[in-house]
Amino acid sequence: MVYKIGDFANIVNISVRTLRYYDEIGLLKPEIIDKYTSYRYYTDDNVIEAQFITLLKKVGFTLQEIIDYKALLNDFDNNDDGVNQFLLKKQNQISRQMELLQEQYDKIVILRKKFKGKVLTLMKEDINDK
Amino acid sequence: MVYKIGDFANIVNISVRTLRYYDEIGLLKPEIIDKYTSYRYYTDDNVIEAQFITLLKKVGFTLQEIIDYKALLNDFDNNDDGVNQFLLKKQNQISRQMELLQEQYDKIVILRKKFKGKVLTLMKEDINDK
DNA sequence: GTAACCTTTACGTGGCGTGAGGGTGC
DNA sequence: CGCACCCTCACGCCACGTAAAGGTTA
Repeated sequence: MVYKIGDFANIVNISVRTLRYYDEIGLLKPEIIDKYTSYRYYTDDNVIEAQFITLLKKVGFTLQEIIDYKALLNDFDNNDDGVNQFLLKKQNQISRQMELLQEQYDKIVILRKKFKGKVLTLMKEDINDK
Repeated sequence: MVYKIGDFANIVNISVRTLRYYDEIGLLKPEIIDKYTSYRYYTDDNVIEAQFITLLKKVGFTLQEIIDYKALLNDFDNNDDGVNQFLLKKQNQISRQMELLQEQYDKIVILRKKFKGKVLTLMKEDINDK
């Protein structure tokens, strides 16, 4: 089966605009492009690709990282170490982000506690806390 | 004391480019602007303002939210409820972000566990997990 | 005069959304 | 023929970084 971009968009639950963007950056290219009309036609293999991309996005990868990831898979033909390191690196990045968010959360809780109706006083106190 | 933008940048630890941007969007306007040369001159009051902005940024507010926050302070002249709700709303947003990050973390840990050298098999399994 | 500042203008980042203006499939 | 679809620009968002080309200060 081949699908026009609108149908494909519904199947993989990715907007048409996003699919065109993925084509543009080389992340997900339709298997067939009509030379004369420039219409994009997607296949069932493209469906698998799209769903894998969606999975990696949910895990927190950027589009560029997904492109790199795919290159990694092709270059070494199932290079276990490489792939594992790739995932581990992202895991560590997420850990760091969680720490930062926790810091923000703690700070805002403190701010709310200190806040007892003295906004201006509060401002000056907290500024010096750095 | 008045400071030229470069000196002010060092004092408040905000880049010159960022200060010009803050001026542009109306977040932090230098108290004096030379009509002929367009040079920006900052005061000690601006230092306090800048440090308060830095504080709110660390807590996770966007620049637009900080602008809104300042308007809130002016409009109601220390409106306790408004300010508290503002902080609480951001606190809830951060909670939600933490949940999302935790989900990402869990997913990537599972991915790494499942990964035992069968990349392609793994791909197909996980796609169906949604 | 010259070094070290300052100015505006404008393009780049990521991941698309949202039109505008026009061709294509059925 | 009509209507829903498709196409390529191209600007907008956010929070600035990074030049470019030129004026100002000490």
